[in-house]
Amino acid sequence: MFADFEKYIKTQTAVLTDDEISMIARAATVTNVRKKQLLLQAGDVCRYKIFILEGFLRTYGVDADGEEHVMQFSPALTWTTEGESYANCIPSNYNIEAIEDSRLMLWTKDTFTGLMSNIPSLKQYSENLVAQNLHTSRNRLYKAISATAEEKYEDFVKTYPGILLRVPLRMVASYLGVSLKTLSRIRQAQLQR
Amino acid sequence: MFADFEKYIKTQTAVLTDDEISMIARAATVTNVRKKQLLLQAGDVCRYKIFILEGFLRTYGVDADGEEHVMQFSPALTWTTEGESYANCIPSNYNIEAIEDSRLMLWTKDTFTGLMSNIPSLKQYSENLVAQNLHTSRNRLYKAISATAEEKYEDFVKTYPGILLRVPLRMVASYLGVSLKTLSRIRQAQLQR
DNA sequence: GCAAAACAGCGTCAAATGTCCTCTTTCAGG
DNA sequence: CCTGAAAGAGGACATTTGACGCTGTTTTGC
Repeated sequence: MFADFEKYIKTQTAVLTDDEISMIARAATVTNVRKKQLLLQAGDVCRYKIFILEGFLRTYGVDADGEEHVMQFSPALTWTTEGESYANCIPSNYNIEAIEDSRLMLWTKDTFTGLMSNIPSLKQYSENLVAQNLHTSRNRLYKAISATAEEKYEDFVKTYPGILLRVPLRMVASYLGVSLKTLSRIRQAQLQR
Repeated sequence: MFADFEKYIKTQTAVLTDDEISMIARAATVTNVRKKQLLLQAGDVCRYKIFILEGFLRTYGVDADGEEHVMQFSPALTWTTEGESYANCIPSNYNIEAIEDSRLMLWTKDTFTGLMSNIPSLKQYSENLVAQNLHTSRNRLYKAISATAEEKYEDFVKTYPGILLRVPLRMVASYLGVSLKTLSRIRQAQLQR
């Protein structure tokens, strides 16, 4: 049932034993969600750490004009949560939504904290994930303030070649911080070459 | 000598005892740097965690056109480092420069790691800093992809009221990801009101 | 199946932003 | 006291981007 999870975790870290990974997996709740279903609604407190077994999620905010802005795409075999809300038990600014039918593993904060205190290696792995998230976020921020729309698009295509084919272009535009019009102009221009 | 450091840390965390804080402080090297002096040059490995006792630093990248892009301002009584380079001992993409004469505390990675293994509370505090950095970075990223230039400027003024008076506007523009011209238009328009 | 919604390309126009330039002021170094 | 560099305002012009409306196609829900 958790074979994918266990296999994936082993590729990510050498510090966890098979038994530990199995214990972590057994503590999770598995749920299936349908496309368009919300896993976290802005204003609510994020109660879970999520691991995606199958499917595809997105994290996005909605501004005062009702515009959506995609913060993150979360494909299968990745972790996600809304860290600020989860860590501090405060209302989230972001929504998490399934953009494909998905199968997820969920851990409540209590459960996950308990696991970490019993399994020091999990704590270490978890810290590594936070640190990596920070580096990813900073590098994306750097692109956001320094690159042209076209450079951001090319960077996206290079970094996440698979995503482009699975999500609507308007979400890609939103992720890049440009209008759909701009994105389609860029794509048009690249076709001409 | 470290009175400011010790006092500040006590306001930040309750988990460290006076003795522990003092031990951390004594493990640091204090250096004075002059305005415009580089603490880290892109391409080098970042060897230190830095705490700023007095002065002001900035972290910035330089793109292929030679343009500078400010990732971060670091005023007195804050921590800074280039986390990706520091953690993985890889060449840094960013420079860290003093923009005022500054007095700094430095810890090498060996020293700091040693402190953390002797003082579990320091590890905890340090993890909190990483997590907070991540939230700050994500929130800034959200602004970068969702807000207009004027909203970003107003947000900056509200969030860091002190910085505006101490750094050249071109660095603020660079931090916001807009040209100096755009920033000066925004400021001009606001004066008219 | 069928109607409605979502998606994405395109044209037009207006607004936002950038580049290049000049001019003035300030300030640090000799 | 002089001088050159840095800072920043602002004009002129070009480019980029966005908003809006329209269209045809695909997908979705019933």
